[in-house]
Amino acid sequence: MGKANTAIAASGGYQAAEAARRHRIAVGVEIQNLSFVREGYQRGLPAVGSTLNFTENQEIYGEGDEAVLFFKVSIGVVRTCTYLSDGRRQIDAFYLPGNVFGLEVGAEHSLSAETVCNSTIISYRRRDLEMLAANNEGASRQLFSYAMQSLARAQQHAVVLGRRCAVEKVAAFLTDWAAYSPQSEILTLEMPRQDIADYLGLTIETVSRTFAHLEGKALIELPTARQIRLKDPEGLRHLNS
Amino acid sequence: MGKANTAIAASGGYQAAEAARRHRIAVGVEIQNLSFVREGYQRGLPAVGSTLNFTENQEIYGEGDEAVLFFKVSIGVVRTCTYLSDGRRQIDAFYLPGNVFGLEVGAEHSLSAETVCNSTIISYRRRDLEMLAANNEGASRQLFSYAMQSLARAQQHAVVLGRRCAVEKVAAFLTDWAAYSPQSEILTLEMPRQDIADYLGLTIETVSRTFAHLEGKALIELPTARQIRLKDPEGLRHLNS
DNA sequence: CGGGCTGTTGATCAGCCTCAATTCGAGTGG
DNA sequence: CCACTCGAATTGAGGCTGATCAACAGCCCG
Repeated sequence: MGKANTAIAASGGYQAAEAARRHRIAVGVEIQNLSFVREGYQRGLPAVGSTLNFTENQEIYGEGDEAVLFFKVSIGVVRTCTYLSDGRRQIDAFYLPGNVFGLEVGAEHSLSAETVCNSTIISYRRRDLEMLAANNEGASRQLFSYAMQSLARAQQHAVVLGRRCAVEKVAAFLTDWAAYSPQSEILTLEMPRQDIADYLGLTIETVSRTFAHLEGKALIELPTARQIRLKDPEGLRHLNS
Repeated sequence: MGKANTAIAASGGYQAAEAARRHRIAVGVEIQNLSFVREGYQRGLPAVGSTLNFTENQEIYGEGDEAVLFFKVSIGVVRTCTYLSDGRRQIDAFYLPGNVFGLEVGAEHSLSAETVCNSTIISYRRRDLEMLAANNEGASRQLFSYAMQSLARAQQHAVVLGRRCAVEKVAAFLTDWAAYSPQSEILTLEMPRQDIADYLGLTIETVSRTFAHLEGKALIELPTARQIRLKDPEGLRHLNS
């Protein structure tokens, strides 16, 4: 994909072009931590482990960019997504601190990655990881485990996209997001409505109306647009069959 | 999931209970061949490599079944899917001869697997593969590669489910399916409309109407319900942005 | 020739989208 | 400190796509 391919993975200038072709967000989230990333880093293996700072809506890499590096979120939130030629966007996942993204098998990144908010990202050299895995049984097992867990998450996402109605989609999103929130007290949504919509295959208006509807049913409360109090988490979970 | 858990993975009785809770089909397809499965098998490593015969709509394993074995399609077509409690179904993928399915990281199968038509399946012991991978760098790399390619496919599927309209969904399905068909001359759909619908997040009626619509536009031709002649493959591909 | 299943076609309905206007909130400058 | 501005979010009205309900046609098999 065009536009901001001068980003990280390609050049050394870690200033991504303004991303934001269109916006929408939601919660998929990578659950995994790759402990060998920490290990390798501490041992100084991937000398690259450099830290990058981004403001919101910056492209980290684009679809089709050479996949030389992969990344770990240190602070902030990152989304990976696909754009159709007419601008429609599907968000694949959100990545929280500790989550790894951008790992590929082929030569290129298959999705784009962008920051949702101000974020600090650590980059690693893919080749270093491959070398580590080649000599380390534990590392290659973790690598496989990481991929399979991502796969499981993608499959669950497909069910939500294909077979659930708007209320169920939003409920699933909130339930997922809550699982990664520090306090189950009040959820802080780091992303705008557009991201939630693009994650769930809806429009911002439908997301907004659904929030209102859930509030009407006393399942949630919206102190502000970005803060959600789950008054009845069990009731929400119940909406997922 | 309940019902037919006496299937393969659990007992030795390779008679799956009638599956068919509801039906629908479509084309996702695993692209990968795991060559170490062949290798291992030829070397006699997984002594299990036993061959199983199924008629159509039989459950191979159910969601939640213990994942002791994994499988490879020898003849026929297999689908993996998720059922919601109210009967809604999302088909995750179709597996063709040579494709491997049912490989897990956790203790249980995360999806159900069922035959689409009469099929011959080869079973392998997961532990054997894990041992092979532990001592064989090439095998563990292939394992990772397999998982990542499945992941890429799942991500593409999510875009179709979340951001494409009915015509585009059906066109995407036909294009995918055509890629795995021997002749690009005439496609033979091995699955009923219900499976296509559940793969694409549509209803059978919409699938049927969309086929009719594409035929009206002279993009395809339907000699029979299960045979499709792609009159304009390029036109179909063009529908995918 | 008569079931039973699969697929097609028609009519109607509803959920979600689209377009549009308004409100809300945060940041800026007077 | 308050008016102003701009983007995000909400809310409303109406339309369209795809779902639902229903009837019918085609086929396979007995």
